[in-house]
Amino acid sequence: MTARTTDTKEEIVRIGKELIKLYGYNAFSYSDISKQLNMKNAAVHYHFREKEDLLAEILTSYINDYVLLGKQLQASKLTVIQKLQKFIERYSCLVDCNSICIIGSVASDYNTLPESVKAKTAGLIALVIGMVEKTLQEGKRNGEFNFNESARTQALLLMTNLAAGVQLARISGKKDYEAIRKALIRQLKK
Amino acid sequence: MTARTTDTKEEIVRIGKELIKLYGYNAFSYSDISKQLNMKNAAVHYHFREKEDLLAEILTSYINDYVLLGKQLQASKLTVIQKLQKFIERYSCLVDCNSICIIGSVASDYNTLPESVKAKTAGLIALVIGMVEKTLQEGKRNGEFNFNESARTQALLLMTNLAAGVQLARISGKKDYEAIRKALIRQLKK
DNA sequence: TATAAAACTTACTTATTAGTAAGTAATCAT
DNA sequence: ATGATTACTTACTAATAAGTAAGTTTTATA
Repeated sequence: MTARTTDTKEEIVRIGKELIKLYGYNAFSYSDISKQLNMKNAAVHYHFREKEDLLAEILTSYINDYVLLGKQLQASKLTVIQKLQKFIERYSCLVDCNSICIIGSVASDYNTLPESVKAKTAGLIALVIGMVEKTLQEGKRNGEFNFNESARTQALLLMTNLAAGVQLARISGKKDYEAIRKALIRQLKK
Repeated sequence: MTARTTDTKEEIVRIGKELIKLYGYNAFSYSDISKQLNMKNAAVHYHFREKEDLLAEILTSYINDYVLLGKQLQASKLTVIQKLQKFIERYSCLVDCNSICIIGSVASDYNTLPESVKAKTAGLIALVIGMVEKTLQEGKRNGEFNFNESARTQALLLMTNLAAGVQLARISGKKDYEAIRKALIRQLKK
């Protein structure tokens, strides 16, 4: 594999990841990607024959990202609260670049996604919720967190606050997102 | 205004409201609507010249729906908890028909919406959050609810739980949504 | 009942999109 | 050096979408 090929293919995925968070799967085109790379439409089709192939790769890339993040946090000496904050930080970045999270993006477009990727979509979401659940569980065990719901339910509450929080922030501003973020941390510590 | 016209125009809005919650604004077409009415494409354009005109009407219709709901709840003799449950009930219905809420739909598509409707979108969301906020405030005053955040923040938490809850439910099933719904009520009562 | 307005249909244009087939230029392996 | 592979471009096709103009039917009204 030549260096150039690898770069282009990776660039396509990188741009695709940006566009799906900015506009959603149905609202970006191969042309949007190829223009950013000063290439033609067909160049993108060379690397990913159908758009759903690109979507599958985007999802795989996010899965790898989150697996990596999980390992990094596990290997770190951060407190559980700090680990959770690292996770939440990602959502704060999304707000700053006018984007929503991949989970909210594919969830809100779910009924129009190609069948071939629906299982992978579910896998990504299960992975992320599972990560949060384990983090909350760990925090409860060592006394950093205090909550009454099951860790699973508490993870769902947190994830939905964040996912819809960044969606709302695009419309009503970052203040609302910040209020949500701060309340989340406060409530877990109590 | 003839009876027939009114019916068709109302039907277009009704179907548009269904489609925007099922697929999102960019993923339904005038053709989808006209087929359901056994009419031609152009018939929809007769009633709403551009698609953004229809979107504006859809948003107006939702605003009216929520204003009406607010009045009905205010006029009722329900407890505040029951009023809130009436509101939450709407989200449970969405899950059952595989849809997401209008707020999540337009928020996740916000960057691709026509400029002409963005203000109205923000207005709808402000209206709904404001309604929830006032309901929570009322419940706190009369002792039905107990929470530490501001009513505004608590309303944001509740709304994001619901909005993203129905999005997740399409993928991971109704169980997760139900866990969220029950936890919401529990936490407010504590 | 004539007429005007309302509610359409027919038939079209323009734009965009996903996707493909064939060709070219560069690079790699033998 | 040569042949094969890689990474594209050129130049399409087919489908779908938004939107329009002109004509037709239906309905209401004077």
